[in-house]
Amino acid sequence: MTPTIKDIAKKADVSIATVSLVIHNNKRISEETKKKVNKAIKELNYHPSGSARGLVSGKTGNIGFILTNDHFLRSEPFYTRIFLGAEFEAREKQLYILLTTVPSEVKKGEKLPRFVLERNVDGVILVGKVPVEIVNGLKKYDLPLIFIDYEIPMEGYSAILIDNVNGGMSATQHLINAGHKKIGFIGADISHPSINDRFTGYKKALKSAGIEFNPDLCITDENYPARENGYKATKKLLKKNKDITGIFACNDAMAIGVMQCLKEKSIRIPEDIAVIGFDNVESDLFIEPPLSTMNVPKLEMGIEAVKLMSQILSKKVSSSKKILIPVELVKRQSTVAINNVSADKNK
Amino acid sequence: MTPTIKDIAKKADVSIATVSLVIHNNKRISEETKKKVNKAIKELNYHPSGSARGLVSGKTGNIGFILTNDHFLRSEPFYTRIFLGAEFEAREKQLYILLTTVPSEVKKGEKLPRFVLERNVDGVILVGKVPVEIVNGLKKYDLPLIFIDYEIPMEGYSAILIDNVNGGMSATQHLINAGHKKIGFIGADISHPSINDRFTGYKKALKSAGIEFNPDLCITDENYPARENGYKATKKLLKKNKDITGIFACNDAMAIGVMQCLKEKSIRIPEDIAVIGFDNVESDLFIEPPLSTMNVPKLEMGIEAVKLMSQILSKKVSSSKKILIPVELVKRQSTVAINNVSADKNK
DNA sequence: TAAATTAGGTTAATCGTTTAACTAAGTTTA
DNA sequence: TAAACTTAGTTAAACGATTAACCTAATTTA
Repeated sequence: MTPTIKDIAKKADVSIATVSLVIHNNKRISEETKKKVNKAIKELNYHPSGSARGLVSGKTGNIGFILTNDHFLRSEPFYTRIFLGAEFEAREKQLYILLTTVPSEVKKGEKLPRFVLERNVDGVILVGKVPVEIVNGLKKYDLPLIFIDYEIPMEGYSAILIDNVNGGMSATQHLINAGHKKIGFIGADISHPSINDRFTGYKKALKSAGIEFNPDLCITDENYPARENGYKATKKLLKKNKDITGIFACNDAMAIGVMQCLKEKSIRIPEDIAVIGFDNVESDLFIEPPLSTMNVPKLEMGIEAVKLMSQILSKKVSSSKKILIPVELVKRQSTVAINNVSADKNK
Repeated sequence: MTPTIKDIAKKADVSIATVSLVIHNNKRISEETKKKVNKAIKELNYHPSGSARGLVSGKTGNIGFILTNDHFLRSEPFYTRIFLGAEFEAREKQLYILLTTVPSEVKKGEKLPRFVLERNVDGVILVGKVPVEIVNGLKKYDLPLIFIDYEIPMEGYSAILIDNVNGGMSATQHLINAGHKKIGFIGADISHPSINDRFTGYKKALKSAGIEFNPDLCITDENYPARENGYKATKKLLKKNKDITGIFACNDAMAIGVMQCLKEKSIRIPEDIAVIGFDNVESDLFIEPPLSTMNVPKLEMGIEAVKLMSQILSKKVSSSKKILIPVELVKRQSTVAINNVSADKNK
C-alpha cells in the first residue's frame, strides 16, 4: 500500500516527528539525518497524505476558480488560457485548483459553489464578469478573494487587471499614427469595466491627437462582445458613416465580426478600412488578413493570480493588492499606414 | 469557526457517532433522532470536513481529469463542454474534479500529473488523445481509468466512446440520399480511432449504396483536424477532382476550412458542393451557410463518465465497461438535396 | 566548576471523521 | 421464565500528519 510517514520513520530509523521536520526543512535537523530521511522518501516514493495534512493544518491546499458558464465556453481560448496559467503556477506552489462554473444570470436561491460551502478551498479566484450575487455570497465566508479581469467595488479583495485604458490608447494611436482620422469604435456590454476602459483609452487617444470625439462613430449597444454582435454593430456603423477609414473593436471576437461584415460589402482591409482588435486570441483562427490587436498576456494573468494567492495564504502580503498587467501592440496586416496605401486608394 | 461534528452532537444531545450515522443514513437510527440531528446540521450550516473524511476512509472524493494542452485550448468548445458535463455530475455525486493538462508530445522524464503522484484522486478520466506514455505511467497506480473519446488497447479500463462508425455512415448517407455520388472525405490524424472510425463509416455507406470507393476523393494526410488543415486538404482535393458534389469533413473544424476554401474559389455551398461536418460545435460560430453536422452529445459524455466513475468507486460495477454514445444528424443549409438544386445547377 | 545555552532529536496531543465492538433496554422464542 | 434476539444507541480506536513541549548530551559562559 501507499507508504505513510511511519514507514519512512522506520526505514530511516528515526521518529515520525523527525521525518515531518525534514519534509518542512526545519533547521533543527542535521544534514546527515536529512539525507537519511530523504533517501527513504525517494526509495519508497513517499508523498504526504493531503487529507492528514489538511486535517491538522486547517488548510486544504486547494484554490477555487470561478468562471461563468458562457465565459468558459467562449470559443476563443481566453479564459481557458488564464486557467492554464493558474494551473501551471499551482503546480509550482503545491496547490490544487478546483474549477467550477456558475450561470451568468443567477436565479434566486442559487447556491454558492460547493467547494465554498464545504470549506474545501483556502481562497477563491473569480475570473471575468461573475454575477454580483455570487460575489456577495462569498464575502460572508472569510476567504481571500482575487478577481481577474473584473472588479466589483468593495473592500479587502485583490485583483489582476489588464491595463485597458493604455491598451485602448495604444490601439487607437496606432491607427492615428498611420494617418487615420475617422476611427470607429465597436463595443458591447459597455458597463463592463474592462470594455469601458478600452473605450476611455480610445477617447483619450483621440483627444491627445486633437481629433474631436464623435459619438456617431461608436457603436456600443450590443450586449455581449461576440462575433455576431461585431457584425451587427458594423452594419449600423457603416450605415451612418460612409467615410470611416479605421475601426477599433473592443476585442478580437468583435473584430472578426467587423471583418466579416466588411468582406461581405467588399470593403478591402486595410486598404479601405483598417481594423484592430484587443486580446490577441484569434491568431490561430486563420483569418484573412491577419488581425492586428493588443496582446493580453493571458497565461501570465493566471500565474500572477495564483502567485498572489499563495502569498496571501502564507500572510506574506495583504489581501488587497491590485496588479495591473500591461498590454502590447501586435501589428499584423489588418492595419497598414493610410499613407502607404494612398496610391492604392486613389487608383 | 466552522462547526464540527462535535458541535452538532452537543446541540442535538447525542454522541458524535450518532451524528455520523445519521449523515450516512444508517438504519439503526430512529426517525426521531434523525430529525433532531438534521435540524442541528441545518441550523449550524454544518458540512463534514473533507480532510477528516478522506483520512479515515482512504478516499479523497476527487477525480482526476486529464486533457492535452492543445485539446484544452482548441477554439471549439468540444472538450470544455465534456468537462462541464463532468463537473455537473460531480456536484451531483459529491465529488470534485481536478483538471490538469499534459503536453501532447511527451518529453522524456515527463512526470505524471501531481494528483496521481500524491494520491489525491480516487480515479482518473482521460479525455481525447492522451499520450501513451502518460497512460502507461498511470497503469502502475491501481486507479480506475476511464477514457473519453479515445482508446488504447489494454485491459481493465472503461471508456465512453462516440458511435463514430454509425455517425460517419449517417453523414455520408445523408449526402447519398440527396443524390450525391462523388463525395469527398476530408480527414486528418487518421490513426486516431475516432477519426478512423468516421472514415470507416464513410466507406461503409458508399458500399451499401453501391458506390465504388475512390481513394482519390479522400485527403487524410494532414496531422491535426483543424481549420487550416481543412483548408489545405480541400485545395488538394479540388486540384484532382473537379466534379465532386459533396464533402464529408471528419469534424466541424475541418469543415470550416473546407467552406473557407470553397468560398475563396467562388464555389457555392450547397448548390455546387454540399458540406457536412461532425461534432456540432460550430453552431455559435456564425458561418454562412450554417453547417450540417453530426451532433455529439458532449455534456452527456462528461456526465456518463463521472456516473460510471462513481459506480466503479462504490464497486457497483466492474472497472471495464464501455459505453457507446449515439450521434444524430443535424440538417442545416450547407447540405441540400442535389435534386432540389439541379435546376439551379443546369442553368 | 556550576549554570546556561545549543544542537538534535523524541513524545504525545491534536485535527474531525468513520466504524467495529460493545451496551442496555425491550421483545421474542421455546 | 430464562435464553436469544432486536433496537437504538454509545465508546473508543484508528486514519496520517503537525507541532508544542520535553529530553539528553555536548558546548559555552561567567
